[in-house]
Amino acid sequence: MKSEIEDILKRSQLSVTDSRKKILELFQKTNAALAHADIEKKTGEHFDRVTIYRTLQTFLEKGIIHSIPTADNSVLYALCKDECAEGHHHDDHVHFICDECGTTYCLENSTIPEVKLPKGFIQKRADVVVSGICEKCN
Amino acid sequence: MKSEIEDILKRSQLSVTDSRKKILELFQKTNAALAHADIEKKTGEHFDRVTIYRTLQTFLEKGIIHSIPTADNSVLYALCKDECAEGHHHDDHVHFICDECGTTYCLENSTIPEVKLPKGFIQKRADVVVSGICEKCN
DNA sequence: GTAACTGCAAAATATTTGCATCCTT
DNA sequence: AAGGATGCAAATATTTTGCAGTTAC
Repeated sequence: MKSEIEDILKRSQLSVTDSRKKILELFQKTNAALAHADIEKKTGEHFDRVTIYRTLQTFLEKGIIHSIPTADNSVLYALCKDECAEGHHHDDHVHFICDECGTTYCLENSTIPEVKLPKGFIQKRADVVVSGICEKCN
Repeated sequence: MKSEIEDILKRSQLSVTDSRKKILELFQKTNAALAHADIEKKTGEHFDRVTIYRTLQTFLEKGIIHSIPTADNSVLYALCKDECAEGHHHDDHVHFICDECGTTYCLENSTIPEVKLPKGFIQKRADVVVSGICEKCN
């Protein structure tokens, strides 16, 4: 538990600090995508806005979290799985946003299907965001 | 040309004003997705920031444009095709962002493939954003 | 003429930066 | 002890709101 969180930080050569631990812990507990505001409210403790910005930025760079494109263009972040490495990023799972409760899930088991592109276009990455009703609200 | 733009506005019961015409014209000419800042710069004339915000908002509500989720969470808008109606929106095409030139395309002919979801999840809409190299930069 | 639209000013939010202090290693 | 991380203050940037003047119909 606690050691897993510290492992993630150490693996990324980051010092283990309170805010980083608590924010990572929140991501793990929630198991859903979070916005900056969510993190500010739900960590239990109060961390400075700026610290949260910087922590998220650092996590992004280290490939610990990834950002999720949303239809309403708000900024969401979610934990990456182990395959994610600094630099190139394997974010090949589907994101699901519930219209009812607003929760955003990473559906690790739904892989992104092939998309046929016009000729001349070369695909490097693909993001899929599905919206609808989640299992809880169903 | 000019009359087509006015038609779009009239069909949506909007008054035909200079800013609306010029912004629509820009979308038509560009044939790609635009950010707020692009519109501010490229309309030729100077329109107030606020006017642009409100115009985009209005166009969104009327289904004239749609917003595009991007990986870096910036806000992009693009013209909708005719099927788009106020309220429910048929945004079932693939978006493509070129890593080289940054242009965002709506690939009207690439339809969104089926995604298998875990049970309990019901799909209403899906957005697919592919990134890579576009035909021009290839 | 009336309702809708625009532009300006200003408020409210969101994000970034600089720096002194504190914490991790 | 040294380098990195945090928190505060403040600078920027972004988006929203109110209102008076203007324009479309």
